Amino acid sequence: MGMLQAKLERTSSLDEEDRAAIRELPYTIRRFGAREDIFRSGEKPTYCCLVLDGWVHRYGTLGDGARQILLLYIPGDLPDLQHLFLPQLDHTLASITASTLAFVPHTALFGLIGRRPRVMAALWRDTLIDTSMYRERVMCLGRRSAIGRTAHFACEMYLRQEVAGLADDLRCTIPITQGQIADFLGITPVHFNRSLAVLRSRGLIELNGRTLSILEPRRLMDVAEFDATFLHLGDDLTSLLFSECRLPAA
Amino acid sequence: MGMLQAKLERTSSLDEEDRAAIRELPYTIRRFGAREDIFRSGEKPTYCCLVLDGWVHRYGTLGDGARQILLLYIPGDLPDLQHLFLPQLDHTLASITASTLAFVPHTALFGLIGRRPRVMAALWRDTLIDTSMYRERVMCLGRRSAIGRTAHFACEMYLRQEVAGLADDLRCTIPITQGQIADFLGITPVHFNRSLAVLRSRGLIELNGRTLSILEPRRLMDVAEFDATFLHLGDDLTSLLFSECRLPAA
DNA sequence: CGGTCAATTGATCAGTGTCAAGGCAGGTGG
DNA sequence: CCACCTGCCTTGACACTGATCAATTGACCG
Repeated sequence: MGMLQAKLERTSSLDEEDRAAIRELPYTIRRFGAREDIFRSGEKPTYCCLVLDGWVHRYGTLGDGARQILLLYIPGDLPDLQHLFLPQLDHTLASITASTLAFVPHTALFGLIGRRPRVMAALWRDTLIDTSMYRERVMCLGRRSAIGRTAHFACEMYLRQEVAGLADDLRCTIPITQGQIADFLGITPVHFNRSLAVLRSRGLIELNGRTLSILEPRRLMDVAEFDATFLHLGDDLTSLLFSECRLPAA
Repeated sequence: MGMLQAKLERTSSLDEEDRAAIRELPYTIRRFGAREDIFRSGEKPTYCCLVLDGWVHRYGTLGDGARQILLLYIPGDLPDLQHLFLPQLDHTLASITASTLAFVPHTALFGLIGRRPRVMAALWRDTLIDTSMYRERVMCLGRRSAIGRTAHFACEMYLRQEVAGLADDLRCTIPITQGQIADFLGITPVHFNRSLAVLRSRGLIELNGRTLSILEPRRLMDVAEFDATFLHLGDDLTSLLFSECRLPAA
């Protein structure tokens, strides 16, 4: 559970006892293949999971079969923490790539929440950052063009992975297909591919196989109208990691 | 604060001491005209507000001036409860119609959360229902057509108001302009008007002035692919109030 | 009685979806 | 080691949803 501690400390502050209590949480490890359901819509799980490895997603489907990926989760994320207090899943949680997850019983988390107010705040806060990410999805889907969404996706997934220590140097892994990305962005695979081609031809990004390279971060962020505050990383991180540090001046 | 107690008891259970503690919360009443900002993006409020009267919304804007309403709040809702643990607003909270709000200091809520675990759970749960509503927004904006969004809007706003005791008999008030609804649905006002015309011509709904009438609930819900579980009202309410009770059999 | 804002309708245009075909890469079996 | 297969990516042609621009009507209000 060191990963959980690290995750929470990225956005909240804990003391030594909090850390110890988190590290002592009981858990079970389970591995999933690609595209396996973890919890299905309507279930009432009694465990929360932590992504240790792989990408996980929550998705919904409409009658005509249209799929919408609601949120993508990368290692360190807690995809179903909310079901501590919202028992019934309203959508399905599934792996995208082969994944490893740690399952922590709700009972243990309730105990922790009762005993350690700071941990309660950190966990609550984590669920609220999730909410904030949904708000950003709404902005994307409601008002951004396909090209804007594509650029925003590149910024977001790179930054999230960099913060999690999984990426560096404006390069990262996007271990999912273009069709899945399109399901996330609310467009068709064909159109995603074309939007990508535009950004590529403008020299902003490159996506080869499963690796994404950001070639022109400043201009990419402009196209995306990317503002990282929705990740609530704290003022320091946000500006340092991405916008200021290694970017050519605007 | 009786309204807060009632709101929380719609989705969570409380005991008598919980209720008393909620009713004793300190608060200040403030009135707003139409379209006044309550908290602006970037602010760090020290009060949470409860909508007593009027409609309130949270919205974002992109560079080209495109507005997206993220969520609409009706009397009884807690639009900024999340800022207890997510200090910085990432969007603006504003009234739509003239509104009356009660402001409760964060300090009082922290005290309540520390002393009354059941109230903590109820409040946390309320923020999670917000999240669930955002997920439904994502499904709407990502995969529903303009007509589907329009139908979904009618179902959602009627049901929420009925549950809050503000509507009945398949008729309710929608006290906002078509332009504002369009900003919520991620389409243009002209196109919303046309979608509305389609639903009207099919005899599903009527929108005259500020009153919405649902003429064919069953068929409207089909068009909307409306599933109320995202409101997490508890099994009883959801099915009773809207789908079963007074609807002609499918 | 005019003025302003919202609702409505028409005409045209742009962005995105759909259908279809071809190419490329990685995996599997002979 | 090669041949095939299967997904995925890419590109083209065309259709359609929703956006834009513009004008008219209607309601409320000073």
